[in-house]
Formats: sequence, C-alpha cells, structure tokens
Amino acid sequence: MAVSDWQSDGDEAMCPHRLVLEHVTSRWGVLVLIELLERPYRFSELRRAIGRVSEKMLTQTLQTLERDGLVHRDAKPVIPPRVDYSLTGLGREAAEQVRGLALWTQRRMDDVHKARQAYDEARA
Amino acid sequence: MAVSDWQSDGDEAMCPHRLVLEHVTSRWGVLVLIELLERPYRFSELRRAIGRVSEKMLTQTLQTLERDGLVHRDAKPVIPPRVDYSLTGLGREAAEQVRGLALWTQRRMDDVHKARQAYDEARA
DNA sequence: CGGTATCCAAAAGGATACTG
DNA sequence: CAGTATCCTTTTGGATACCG
Repeated sequence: MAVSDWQSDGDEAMCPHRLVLEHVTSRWGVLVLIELLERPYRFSELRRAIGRVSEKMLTQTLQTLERDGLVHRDAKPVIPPRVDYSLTGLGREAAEQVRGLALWTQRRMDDVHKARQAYDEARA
Repeated sequence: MAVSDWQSDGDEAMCPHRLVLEHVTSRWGVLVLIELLERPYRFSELRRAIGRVSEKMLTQTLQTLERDGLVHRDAKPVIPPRVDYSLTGLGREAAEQVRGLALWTQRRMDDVHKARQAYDEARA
C-alpha cells in the first residue's frame, strides 16, 4: 500500500477511507466502539460508562459512527424516550481491530515508557 | 477490557497507553508509520512521499514517535545534514496494526458508503 | 431521557522567516 | 538539508440553555 492512497485529493476532502479511519480512532470513537463490544448501551448509560464526555461529543460521535454503518441506533417510541445503541456487523469488525491496537499499546506500554525515559535523559 | 482502563484520570493527563494510541493513529502518525513500513526515509523524502504535510507537523510527529520508541532517528554528521528515519521493532509492530486497520477501512469502504447513502436518504 | 443550538476557550495545524 | 521560532487561522471540544 502506497501512502499516496491515503493522501488528500487536492484542497478538498481527503480520501474517504482515511475519514473512516479517523472516525473509528477518534478520541471518543475508540471508547464507544470498545464499550459497545461488550453489550448494547443506552445513551446516558454509555455516557456514564465512558465518563467525562460531554453530551455534545457523545452525540456527535454516535451519529458519525451510525452514518458510517458501524453503530445501530434503536429509538423506542416511549415516554420518557429510550434509545439503545449497539454495534452492527461492520462495527464489530472495526471495534475488534481498534481493540487489538488498544491492547497492543497496553501490552507494550512498558517498552514505550523505557524508550521515553532514555529519550528524555539523553536530552537532559 | 473495561473502558474505565481508558478514561482520563482526573483533570490531568489521560492514561498513558491512550496517549500512545493517539500518537500512532494521529493524522500524520498513521501515514508516517505506513510509509516507513516500506523502507527507511530521509526527512525531505518522507515529506514528499506523504505530501501536503508541513515541516512543523512532520517534525513534531517524528519526534513524538521517536520518543515513544517507535521510530529510529539516524542523524549523520555530514554537510549538508542527512537524517534517516526508520521503524524500530516496536514501531514495526505498531505500524502493522495500523496498516491492518487502514486496510480494513479500504476493504469495507463500499459497505460504509452504502450505509451513508441509506442514512442520508432516510433524512432527506 | 435524549437530544439540539449557541457561544466561547483551547488545541491543532499551517505559512513564513530564520538557523546551523 | 533538516530543522526551530513565531504568528495566525482553523478545528475541536466543553458549558450552558433549551426542546420534544
């Protein structure tokens, strides 16, 4: 794969799959996907589970992922409103890849930490 | 894995592995890692290969990845200066994961595109 | 409850000029 | 060539208020 496949195509939008990659690896996208890998969640429930995410950002993240076909939104016509979010088949694939990367960073955190110390020390 | 493992730890920095994840999935981090998976590059060469990245951002990205122990920087003491960048063993592991995610988005782009059309249509 | 709309602060990112 | 320093624009994200 050449990086040229991932470049911006002019002064406009970058290539479409690059955008999907940004959605799933975004600050809140990662957390939403990993959490939904466990089970479906309601909006507020998801918000509490993730913690420290504003309504606005959670809404925005969920809408983006829904539009990309990764998350399924099930709004029940009841009062008070109840909306359940879950992963689609496509979303599950993405979430598993993201979790893989996330687990890798956990496993290798020690090495990264050592590298940082060496780096900082060499400059002090 | 609970998302709580990935949450911010107060009003300060988020957990360390979350930061590494952000480095490798950042806009330019992704492109640098994938490109270096091919072969080592000089600074300007890498800049041309990626395209449309400012010197500042490429420098910043490379320094971050070097500090995390993912990229090796080899500055030759010659005039004019020559600096080669390559992946470390750790960096290669990260790059392969990132490439995996990148390739997934390419493979599934059709499904994503269809989902978006359905989504947009349902709201029009 | 599950959002939307608006405003504002903070951070990312680019252009330019300069340096060893 | 491979950066650093500075300035400025754009984007991101949070707080708040309001709505069905």
